[in-house]
Amino acid sequence: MQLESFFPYRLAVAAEAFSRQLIEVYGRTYGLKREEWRLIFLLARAQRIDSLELGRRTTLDKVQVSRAAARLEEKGLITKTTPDNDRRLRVYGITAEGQALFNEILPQVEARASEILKSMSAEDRAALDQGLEALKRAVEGRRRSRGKG
Amino acid sequence: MQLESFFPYRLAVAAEAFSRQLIEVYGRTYGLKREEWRLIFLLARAQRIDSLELGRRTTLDKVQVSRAAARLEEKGLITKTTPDNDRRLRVYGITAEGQALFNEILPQVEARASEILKSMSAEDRAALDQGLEALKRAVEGRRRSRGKG
DNA sequence: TATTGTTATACTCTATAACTATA
DNA sequence: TATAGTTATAGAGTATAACAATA
Repeated sequence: MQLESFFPYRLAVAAEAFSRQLIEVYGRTYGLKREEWRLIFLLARAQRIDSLELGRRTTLDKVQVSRAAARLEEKGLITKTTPDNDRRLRVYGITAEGQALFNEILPQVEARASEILKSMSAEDRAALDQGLEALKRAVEGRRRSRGKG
Repeated sequence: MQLESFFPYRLAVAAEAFSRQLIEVYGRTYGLKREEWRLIFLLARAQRIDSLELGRRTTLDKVQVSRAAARLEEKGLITKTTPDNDRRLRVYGITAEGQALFNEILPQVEARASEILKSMSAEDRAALDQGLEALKRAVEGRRRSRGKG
């Protein structure tokens, strides 16, 4: 077996290369880290999300959520409040500024992603989508033993 | 658009989760880092590879190759010599110990990978393979502007 | 006592530059 | 002057534990 043909290796290399293309857009151009981008991404649609839901809807643990949110709040892109019904939690919202930034960035990120995906045939894109969805389920199945903190 | 349905996000999450499964095998059990594993993987087949070829056949830059090789040599898993025809280069070889370790690890890594892939239908696996190959070409195409050091 | 968020710490990884040896 | 490997340094990312607040 060749390393280059070893499936997990190919997957990791392609995913990392793809990721870099996008980080270059929202990171180099707008100074956002990957975790911050993910939070903004979720908040831009939902408007308000509590801390538990944020953890569930990303692969971020509570430490990462806490830190990314702190940075975003500092930048004035999101708001953070403590709900009265359970004061251990936090409820995050997006500011007008945050929403505006997201509206500006998203098309650029999508454009960069499209640039790559469009250079594939429609058939290959469909295959990738189908395969990836199946892989997601397969990996999730194998993951049940581990916790996430 | 939902973050969870955003293709690059799904790709990154699945690839990372898959990677972790394998690192757990060669890392937690045998104390190898990802770069070390890649070098061993290549050397186990080729027996001898020079430093330039190692860089070309992985995504590792010269710093990563140099450090991973230094650690592997320290562990007695590979050898390092300086060829007389160009003394700027290095030629790496694998020791009997390194080969034995690889022979022991590879089936376990493959087993773990299979465990995940086998839980997918043959059709989904084929789709994933096809899609990933196409994505690799697409990402490589977009990458020509950047250098790798 | 358990859960949640925050802070602290150490460890790994990555990127970059400086340095040495060789061509 | 250019190329290659090594070493050094800083920055980003990740993992873990300790801590404080709340349930």
